[in-house]
Amino acid sequence: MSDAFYFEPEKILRNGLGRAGVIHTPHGDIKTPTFAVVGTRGFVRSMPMEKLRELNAQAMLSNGYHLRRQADEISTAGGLAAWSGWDGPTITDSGGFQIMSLGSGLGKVVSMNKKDAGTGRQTPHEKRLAKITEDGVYFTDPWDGQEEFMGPEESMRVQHKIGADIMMAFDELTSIGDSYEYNMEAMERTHRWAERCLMEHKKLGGAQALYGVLQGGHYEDLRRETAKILGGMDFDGFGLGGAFLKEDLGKILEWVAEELPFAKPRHLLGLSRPDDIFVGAEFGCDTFDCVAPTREARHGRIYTLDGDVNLRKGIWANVEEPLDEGCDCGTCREGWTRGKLRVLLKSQDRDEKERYFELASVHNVRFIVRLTEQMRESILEGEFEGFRDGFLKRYYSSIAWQYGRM
RNA sequence: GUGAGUGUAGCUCAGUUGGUUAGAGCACUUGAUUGUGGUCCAAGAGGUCGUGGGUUCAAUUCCCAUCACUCACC
Repeated sequence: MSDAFYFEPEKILRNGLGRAGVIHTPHGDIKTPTFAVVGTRGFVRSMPMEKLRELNAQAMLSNGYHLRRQADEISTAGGLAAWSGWDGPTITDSGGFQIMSLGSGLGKVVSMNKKDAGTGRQTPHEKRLAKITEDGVYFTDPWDGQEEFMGPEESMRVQHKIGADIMMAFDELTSIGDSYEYNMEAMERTHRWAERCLMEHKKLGGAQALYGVLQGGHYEDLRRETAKILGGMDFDGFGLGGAFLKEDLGKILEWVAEELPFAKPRHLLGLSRPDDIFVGAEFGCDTFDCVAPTREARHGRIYTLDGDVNLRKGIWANVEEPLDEGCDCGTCREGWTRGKLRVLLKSQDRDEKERYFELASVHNVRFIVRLTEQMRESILEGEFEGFRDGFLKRYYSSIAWQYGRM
């Protein structure tokens, strides 16, 4: 769409699909692969902006759904970068996913666990709070009960006002338990919505890039078809969406990588577990985002090279060991130990808990950002597979779950 | 010293007109968390109901004594 935005592959893996590169945006370069931090409402939960810069985050992903009512304010302020204080590259999600999540009765829509595939943890379509039509989605805001509508055009207008460097097309995601027929229906609707997003985007103009979002469930023909069709449209890049079973992720990403235009960037939506990111990078995903590093940090889970530790567990009381030996995050450099951080986690004092949230979030986000930095280096140096195998073996060996199996 | 009140889970307390395995919140333990409305969600463990007697088929509950604490008054 714009000369200000383009992807420059630097080094390609032996499989011809994975790569390291640079995404050039109006607000700076994104060296890939990388993890984009999630700042849904324009800031990362529990994390001051200076901490975010300090841990070397390269891009922030916000959400068109959550910011829809502030879009004018953001526009007036000069766009998301100026408004949020994060002056680097920014991404917005369309809001489609969030509306569908509400539509599931606030239940689980995205899961990588087979046992969630049944109807038990999913709200039947007819009972959902969001009603999907050809025009778009009618939904009820669960907080104030207001009835609203969002379709491709509405999402584009909101995202244009927010003004992130990269926008996502309005898509309809499906759940693991959805049938082949429903997946096809949703995918075809997503294609029609994609065309409308592109039209509205052209009408609105500007220097923002727009990614088309792929659905298709775990069905090879649907995934390849949507990759071909959306890949043939005038998008600047692609978002890879949907609910993935862990065991299917690699296959699905390989199928779409074989069909999509190589020289356009791809964002894997919503994943950040080390094994998932390695699989993503192997099959051509350039950017990632996920709420897990910060959410899990708040819930006590701390990432380490030897697997995660849960600071809620009593065994960490008074243990004066570093969170993760050799970690370069701000929290570890300040000398916080598992025992000392646990005291804040367990504290009933509001300020101490907030302090814990920040310290733990800094650590986990830095852990994932650093992992993608090292992944990039390994690709550039032609040592991706070795780095991957070594990292995953160490990370998962001390835990019951093994690489490739959950 | 006198009068009154309170003793039930680690903590704060419900409850029982006497009746199966005595509850809640918090804390604790374990699990969960993947395109975030923040202290979330799920499960679990934990009690000789202050102590000793009495009445009763049956007492945490009623009665007596006793201990501890609290308050008030001398």
